[in-house]
Amino acid sequence: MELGGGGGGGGGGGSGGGSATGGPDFSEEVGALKKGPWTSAEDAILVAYVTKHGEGNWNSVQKHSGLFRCGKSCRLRWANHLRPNLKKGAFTPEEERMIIELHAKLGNKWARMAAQLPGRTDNEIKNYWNTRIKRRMRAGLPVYPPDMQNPGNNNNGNNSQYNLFEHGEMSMSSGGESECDPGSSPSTGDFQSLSMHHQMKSCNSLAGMSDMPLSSVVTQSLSAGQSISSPVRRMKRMHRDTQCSSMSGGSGVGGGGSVMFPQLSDESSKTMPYFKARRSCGGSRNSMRLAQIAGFPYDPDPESQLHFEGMPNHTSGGYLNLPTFSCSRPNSSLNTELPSSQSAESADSAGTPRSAMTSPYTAFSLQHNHHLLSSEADSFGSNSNSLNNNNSNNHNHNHSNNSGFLEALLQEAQTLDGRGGDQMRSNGELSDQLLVLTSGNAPMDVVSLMSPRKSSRWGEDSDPTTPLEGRTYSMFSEDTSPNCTSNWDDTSTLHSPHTTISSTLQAPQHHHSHHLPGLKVENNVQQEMVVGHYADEENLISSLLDFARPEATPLVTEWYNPTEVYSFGGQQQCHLIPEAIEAAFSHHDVVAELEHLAVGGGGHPVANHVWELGSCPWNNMPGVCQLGDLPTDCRPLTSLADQMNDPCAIC
DNA sequence: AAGATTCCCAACCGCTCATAA
DNA sequence: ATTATGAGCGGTTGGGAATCT
Repeated sequence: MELGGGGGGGGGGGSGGGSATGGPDFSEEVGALKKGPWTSAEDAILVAYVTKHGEGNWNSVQKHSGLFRCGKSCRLRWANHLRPNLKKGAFTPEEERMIIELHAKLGNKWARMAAQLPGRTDNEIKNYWNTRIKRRMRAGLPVYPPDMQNPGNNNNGNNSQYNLFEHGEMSMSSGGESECDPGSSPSTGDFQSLSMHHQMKSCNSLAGMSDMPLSSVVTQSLSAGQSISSPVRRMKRMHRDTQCSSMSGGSGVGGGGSVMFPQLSDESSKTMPYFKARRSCGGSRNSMRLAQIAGFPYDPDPESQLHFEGMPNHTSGGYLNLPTFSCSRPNSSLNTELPSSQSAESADSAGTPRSAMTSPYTAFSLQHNHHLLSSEADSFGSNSNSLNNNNSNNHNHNHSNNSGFLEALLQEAQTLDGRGGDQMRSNGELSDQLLVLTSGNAPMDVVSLMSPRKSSRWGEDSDPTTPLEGRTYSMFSEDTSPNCTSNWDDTSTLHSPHTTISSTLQAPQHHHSHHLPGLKVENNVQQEMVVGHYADEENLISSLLDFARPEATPLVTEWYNPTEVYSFGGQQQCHLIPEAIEAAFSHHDVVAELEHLAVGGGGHPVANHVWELGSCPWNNMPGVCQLGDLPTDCRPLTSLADQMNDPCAIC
């Protein structure tokens, strides 16, 4: 709340682009424009110039005033510091309140918000908001105060809660109604806090990002084309801000201002500093809800939804694909091997972009699907098999350096897959959990976790010069859209394999197709969370092991319980959503579950668990999952839509 | 007291949009 | 219709000050 007023900052402040303060500035020597903090002399010149000529035509300022500043810089300086009637100092409580309200209404429209706050600048408001968010998230508090989160306060459908979600902020309103279960669902605020808690905790074991909350991770994407910008600095910042911050990640040089996650159709929150999500492909409002619940903005772009037109019922089933913790090691060679139809840019016939599967990283998965219709399960299974058969090419390409540990995991997965898969199928259910471990080879840039990239489409912004070309390291994605994936690269001093761990919880939902007649796929949300990078195989393994550390994250044991319902579009079952999400957010839970299954699954309802063994993308897979080796029950990783259309989608 | 961490904010970057040429 | 330019926006970065350990 307190806008720092006193706090540090102030003063000279940094300079963006880097060249400014500190070292010698050769800009003037070479005729370039000066950067960095403005001096009082420069201010005086600018003020004099603007006083005389008025605002506007900023480029001429540099030409005629003698300032070695670009017009942009002049305008910014004037607007933020020199223009009259600027209000300085901390925001008043009224202003704070107004900012919150405006943000609930407008999202990150700082300029528009500033227009409502005389004397305040967009930059000021933006900084205030980001600071506030960071602080509140860290404290586990909802972003919006409770009295603003009551949907009842706003019956126009644009209530704070809604906007909160829609803005992709992590905060969930406390006490707000759940869309799916207005009566019984726990307060989203509770969930938020809980989720935040777990997010933070769940990051504890991540190498190099010890305290990075999911909120940070989630936001980040790594665009293939991003360039590396001051890794050291980023590392520093990462260490500095990992705790919770960095909802905005460094875009780095190439990315600048990247908005990788979508633009909400709503005016609000085109870009979210914390939870940005790529355009969702998903389905109905419930998808959005889920995304929102999970802290992502949702773009009800009809186009996206159309992707599912004509999809078989089973593809939809109203799955809820909850966070996917993907452990990936990008394999630079893989991408080129994908058939064109499976290229990063492509989507399947249903328009479902490939996330985990097209991404070369998917390795194996543990799926957790409850309440899947038998027909769905059948289709799913058969499809999986076909996919298996078609998957070998890519698969074979990727199992050269697998570690024994991974191999063991995979073998175990196969074993479990064989057991649980049949059972599950017979039960008319599919996998309960999906843990996707993907692997590839990419340089590592833990710091860039903080850097969302403006890659609106799968494969977009690919930079052939980067090792990450065409790859998406999914952190979160809605549905299976590649658009929904997040990337992060490795620009740290280490050039190492990049590893993420993903798990997808798929939960059925009630069909809510009334929003889109003919829409077969609804409520399909898949989110992936990048958990970490690992410099090498050993680190990967140790990281995996870290997940099991008791101190890492409290274990949520019931999140996969088939007796509990994760139905998000339906009536009463959705009360478990927060738990499910929370659990899904917890890597530890997933790992614990893995371990549990590995040792026989005693004590847990593992009957519906199906271990997914994916071979295609995993760069370092042993022969476990080679062509013909895949168990018949081997399931595709991502959405059914993907699985149906991507011959290589299986793993 | 010193180092580490966090807070804060000025300034930059890249992008988009509007308008003019 | 296309291109160039200006203006503005939102996200990101960097560094000093404050705070913590």
